[in-house]
Amino acid sequence: MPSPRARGPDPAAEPLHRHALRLLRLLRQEDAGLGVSAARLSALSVLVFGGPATLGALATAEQVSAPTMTRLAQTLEREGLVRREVDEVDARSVRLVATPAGTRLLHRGRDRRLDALSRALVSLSANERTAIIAALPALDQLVGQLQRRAAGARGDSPPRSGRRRLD
Amino acid sequence: MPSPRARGPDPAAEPLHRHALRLLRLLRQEDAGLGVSAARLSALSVLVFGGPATLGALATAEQVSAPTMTRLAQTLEREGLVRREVDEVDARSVRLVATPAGTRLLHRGRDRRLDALSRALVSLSANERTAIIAALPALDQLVGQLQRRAAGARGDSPPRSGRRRLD
DNA sequence: CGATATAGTTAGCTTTGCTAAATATTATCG
DNA sequence: CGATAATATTTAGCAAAGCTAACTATATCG
Repeated sequence: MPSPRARGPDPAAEPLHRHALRLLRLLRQEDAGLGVSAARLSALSVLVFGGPATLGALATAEQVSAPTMTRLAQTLEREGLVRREVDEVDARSVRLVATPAGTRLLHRGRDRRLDALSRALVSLSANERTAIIAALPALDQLVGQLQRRAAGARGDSPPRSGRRRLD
Repeated sequence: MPSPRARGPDPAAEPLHRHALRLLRLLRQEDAGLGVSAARLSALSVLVFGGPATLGALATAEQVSAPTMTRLAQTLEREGLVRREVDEVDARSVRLVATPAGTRLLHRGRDRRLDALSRALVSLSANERTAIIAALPALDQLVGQLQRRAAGARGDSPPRSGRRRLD
């Protein structure tokens, strides 16, 4: 019999984690042949979907060190996917902006992923699709919670105003 | 007005993709300080949760080249997290098996992720939690669909019997 | 048996990751 | 205001992880 007061993790946590892992692992295959490495593609996606960002903010969002992001940005710039501007209020900061070519490339890749995901979605039963759609707002909330806890653990002060957070 | 017959991707695809990305990005932070790189940890997880596998199968599962997986396996072996056996029916094949130490390490890391996820889950409303739990079987189906399509596109023959597929 | 295919490794290169130290700019303190 | 500290990025240098091409060993096929 199960031991009383086992107090393990929430039973929904494990399947949710496992399904999310496998889902992204499979969708990642769609990025092949895009001509940009995973590291650069991921950084570019933050710029395209999150708007311009400084090198430091991008490094934090991507969970890499500052020198690593410096180099990724240099390569992206050389490839014409990103443009850099010096921040007007703080001349130490470098703002990165996705170029039209960068934005197009990223949308191409994203569309491939979403097409693959869509084809799988339409093969589900109506009930299954409904269940997934019904869970989307809850997933959003869940990610928001995790985000706040992670930011809190890092000692960030909550953004009172100013620019929108990246990730 | 929206153009008729736009026929873009399923509207659920984009939020699902976005939430899954952010969820795993945040949970990934929990792996810090585990003392094993992301590449080796991921390969090890396939062995721990999927059972023993050959180098080739592992390379396919992890979407890396054979030489890369050879080297990851050598490092994992040096660290005592994995053990190698020569396949009895095919002497070319190398079977990798997670050691008890490898299994313990991986469970430690996995537990950290699931604990973080659980803490976020319990902060949700009852309705939100219910919605997520109700979507889990559908997510499982969805991933299964993607899996089959990916395997089909690779030209794999469907497994009639024999050992269970890895990923 | 000989040719062909498969599984893994070796060699050698590029990219990505890190820390430590340097540079430039901004903020703070007396 | 000037010295000092803090912040943002870069440079240097190294290790790990990624690749392709070429090699070895074993299986399979005709």
